[in-house]
Amino acid sequence: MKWRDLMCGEVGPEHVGQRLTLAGWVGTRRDHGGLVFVDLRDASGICQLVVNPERAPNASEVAHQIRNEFVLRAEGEVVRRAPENVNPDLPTGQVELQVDELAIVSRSTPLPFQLDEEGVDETLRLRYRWLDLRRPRMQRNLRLRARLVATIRREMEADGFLDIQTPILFKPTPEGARDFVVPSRLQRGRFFALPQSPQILKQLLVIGGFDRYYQIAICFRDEDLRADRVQEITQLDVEMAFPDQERLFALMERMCAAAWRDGIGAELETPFPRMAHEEAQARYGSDKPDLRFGLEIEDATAATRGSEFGVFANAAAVRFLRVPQAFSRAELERLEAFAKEWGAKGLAYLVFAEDGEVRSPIAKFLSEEELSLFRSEAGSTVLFAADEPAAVARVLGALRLHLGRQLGLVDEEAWRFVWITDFPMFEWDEELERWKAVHHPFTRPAPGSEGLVATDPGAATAHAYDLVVNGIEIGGGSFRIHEQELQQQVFAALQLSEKEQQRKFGFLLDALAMGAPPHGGIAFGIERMLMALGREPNLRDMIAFPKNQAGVDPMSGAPSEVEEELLAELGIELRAEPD
RNA sequence: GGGGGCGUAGUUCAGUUGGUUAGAACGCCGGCCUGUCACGCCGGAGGUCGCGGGUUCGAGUCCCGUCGCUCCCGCCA
Repeated sequence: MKWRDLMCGEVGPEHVGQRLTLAGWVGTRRDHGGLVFVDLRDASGICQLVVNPERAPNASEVAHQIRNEFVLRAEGEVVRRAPENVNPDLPTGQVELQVDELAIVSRSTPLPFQLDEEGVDETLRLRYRWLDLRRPRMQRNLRLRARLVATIRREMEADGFLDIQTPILFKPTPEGARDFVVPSRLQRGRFFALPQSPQILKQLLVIGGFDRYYQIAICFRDEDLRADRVQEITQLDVEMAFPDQERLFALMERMCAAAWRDGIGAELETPFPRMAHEEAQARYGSDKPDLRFGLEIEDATAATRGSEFGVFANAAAVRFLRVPQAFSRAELERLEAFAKEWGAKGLAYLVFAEDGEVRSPIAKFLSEEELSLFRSEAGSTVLFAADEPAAVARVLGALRLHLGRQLGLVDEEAWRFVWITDFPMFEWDEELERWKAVHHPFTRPAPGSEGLVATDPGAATAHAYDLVVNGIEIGGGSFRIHEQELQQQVFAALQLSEKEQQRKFGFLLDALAMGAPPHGGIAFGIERMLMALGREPNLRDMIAFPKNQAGVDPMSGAPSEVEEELLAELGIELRAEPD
């Protein structure tokens, strides 16, 4: 039996007079007692069925029984609608199918939620994901996803990159995020880890002579979740031998331009601008600045060295935001509470009221020189942060984003890409009291910074870069270390003993000693790209079957307990959790 | 690990100062309806107010605890 001749959304005036069979879901039914109208829906769209009891008494009998989300097969004649019955909101609204035969192919119980309802609880959507997936939004998102991956593959292949798969069961890498661990039955008491990224493996592929590698790789990180973070992500992983940064950036810009064109029909301007990490921190208080609006951070550290206001005079950094709004007392209190959540001790301010008056608890401490620096037009507020530079950046960066959104300064139509470059190699981990790699331990120091790794790690710059769009970090990469000795120096700076180096990364060090070419690459988060492309705030909506924030799949119930026999084979014994 | 928000019908929500029988819309069930497209009209069913404890003559409402979801901080080389 033929299920259908055409997709529902494809039926048009050119089919008038033809006999067609359509199949799909009942979107809505409008049962007039005599006439019954059905919006028949499939992946392509909607076509209206009309069942007339005079024309098709049997079909009419069936039509009265149908309910939402039943699957139907309808046979009939495509007819042009009378002018007054045309539905201009429906692409197929000029025609309809006059039904002669109607069959219920599959029934549906009443649904746990309506498909056209907004704001449905996410747990419910995830539990009945097969229904949620029928909604236009998820249809759009997953089609966008498929298109993005297709574009990426096409572009990478065109550039001569080779798709090579790397293992899902690999060695635990305790340097990074928490590993998902898989027990080995054959090697009792030992464990695999799911890869956090194919980082080392892709380096070994290039060392192995595949000088242009890419992969759409699934990566696992057992860390707490967020709206933009899940435990299993997909990334475009890229690595090349004898890398040239200009060449790599250009390739990735072309790939992004193609993805935005194919995905949403947007034309991107290339090349993308670049900004050093330090500048991004200073001007935007972030390493992933949202450039869709101004509201840049300004510096007053030098100007306030001798200030009578002690907080300014003694702070390592004094910076401020000039906000185009004269805030009320209550608003300022809310902003101060916000700033404190981000670690500010307080929030000094100068309000330049509409009437020209200056309202500020600190104005009386400020000299004429200071005031003239801060003076802004009537109807604005200057907000200050004074602290260590990193803390100032964090507070003002958060305030900037908050105010940018609140005051509607963000250009919602814009695509503002920016490469962030010149990251530091290391940052000091207060808790562990040692240096940590900002990017990862295989990142190459920038030319001129090689010597600092051993002598002054905090001053070393990395040959690393991120790609940011509209404040979303969609990609990041680096040039890698290809010399065994330099790699050992970096490990040493991270306080890995030679023994640990050998145990954890001995195979990489061996490889670096056997003709490793210079190499480097980049990785893009597919879901992050999709969030940006689809302007979706929640990464889970870009995934077909995501887990919730607790790491549980509400549909299947995973993760689940396993049979005790299986655990015994693996040599695993469950113990009650200690209090 | 910490902080904010939420939890009332299948769903989305309302519920006053603690007060008598907890409401609406959509969905569902039944009836009527031949040009609707969020069809319309009439009628009906449907509730452990997340769970446990407390205060009170009386708790959806106040207090304590707990669970779940969500957003954020920590964490995420």
